[in-house]
Amino acid sequence: MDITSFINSEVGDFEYLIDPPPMEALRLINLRKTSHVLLIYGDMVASYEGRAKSQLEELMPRLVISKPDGTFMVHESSKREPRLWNPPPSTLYASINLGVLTLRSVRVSPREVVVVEVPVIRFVGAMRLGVTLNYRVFGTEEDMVNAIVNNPGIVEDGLQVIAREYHTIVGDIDILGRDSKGNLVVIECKRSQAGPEAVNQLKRYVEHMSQKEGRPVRGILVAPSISSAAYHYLKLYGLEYRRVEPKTLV
Amino acid sequence: MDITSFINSEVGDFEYLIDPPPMEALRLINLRKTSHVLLIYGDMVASYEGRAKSQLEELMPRLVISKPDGTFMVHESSKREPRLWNPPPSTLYASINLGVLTLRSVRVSPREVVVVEVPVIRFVGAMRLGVTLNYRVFGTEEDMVNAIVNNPGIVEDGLQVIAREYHTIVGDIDILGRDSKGNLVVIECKRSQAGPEAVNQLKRYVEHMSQKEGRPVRGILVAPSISSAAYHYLKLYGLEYRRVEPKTLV
DNA sequence: CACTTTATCTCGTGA
DNA sequence: TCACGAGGTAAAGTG
Repeated sequence: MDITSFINSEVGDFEYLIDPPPMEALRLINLRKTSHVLLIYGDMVASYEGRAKSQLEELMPRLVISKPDGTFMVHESSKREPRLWNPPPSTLYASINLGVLTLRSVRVSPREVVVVEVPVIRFVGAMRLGVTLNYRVFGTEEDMVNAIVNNPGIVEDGLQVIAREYHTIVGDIDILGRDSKGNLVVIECKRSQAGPEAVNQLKRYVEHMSQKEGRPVRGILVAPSISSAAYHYLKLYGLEYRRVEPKTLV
Repeated sequence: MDITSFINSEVGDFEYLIDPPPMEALRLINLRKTSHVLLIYGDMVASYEGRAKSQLEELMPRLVISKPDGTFMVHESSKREPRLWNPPPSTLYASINLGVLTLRSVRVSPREVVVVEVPVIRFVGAMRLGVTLNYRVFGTEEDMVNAIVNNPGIVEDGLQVIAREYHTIVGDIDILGRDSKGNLVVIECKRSQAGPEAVNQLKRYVEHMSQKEGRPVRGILVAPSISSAAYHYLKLYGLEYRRVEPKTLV
């Protein structure tokens, strides 16, 4: 049987089916699932079981997106996040059960399974997409750390950087330095507003380092802003805050 | 001009265009952007500027998904995450510049803009999707807390629960209890493996409560597993770990 | 492989 | 509205 007989487009980068019978949908899905991004639109129910468990019991129009790397998502009408999903690498198994197109996405570790049943198939599309190489985001925390390492004066005059990503048992310190008076300084950077969690992180590093050194160690939280509760908490433990906008550094 | 003249399907839940001229794509997009999920497939370049900044300069096939709540995503061939996006609520503005379909997604606060130019439009689809109400995930941290409140023996014989979500200046304590010897006990639950951050969180609560009480307070970390470094750190501060699988509780 | 952290995190909740 | 923390977080980087 020639697949072109029922696929309403040229075989290649883009093929699609409108209101296809389940068998035709299945054929296109199995033909392209490892090379193309698949879109499946129709009325469906779905379930997930793995690290947690949930169900979409009500039959309604949803959109399935399957990528060749195993990404599998069930999208609804709102939210950036899919309602159900499996992250890559997962494997898609499509079949027809009692006349109903059934999609099973299986992730091995941890074991997670998403099952979608599509009694009404409105549209199936298979399209080849690209991947951007050497992708780069500007204004990350790493950019902040780099800027400070290159120019420690941003934080404080006379500051010398000893190490970055300094590993300890309690976690990794963004920047370890020494001030003009010879005190060890722990610096924690945040690219957006700092909260109690960030203060706690800094406190943990400072406690650890001062115990190790046997003498007081300064801690400086570097961020564009800080919540008032976090600021209170910071001051309570004798830590310091230095305001830095990540975007002014790039 | 009648839109049905160039839309290859009935007006309603699903409309689509194959290799449309930019003007026709624009018409469908503007007609349905506030009510339908839009899919736009073609060769495109894109850029993002807001909290950070990035660009997709290379022209290649990508997939745009726009939802009526303002969600806007640019997907590529791999990964669960979109390469570029704006979360809801954002607003989509479509136009034609020098014959090229241009999509601008604008978020107001914080100000963020995603711009996509689509010189080659292969497919535009507009589909109505549903939203699951009363959606529920089983096996969350909240479920663990509930199970322990209902049956404190899971953690320790003789444990009595005093409060849940006990509010303090340093954060909310999952469960506050008292052991059979009358000691105050702070319990922190994690639904997945506990790391240094979880230990630190517990330590913070215990320190706070013992200061407030004026006498020692026990701290128990409840999780399905704990990293070895975190376990060391936990023991160092006299805290305790109790293994509990979240799935055995539901 | 396990572990750790960042993220344009997103999302819900509660003050 | 803002702050805070959970998430089936995902994804990247390191030992």
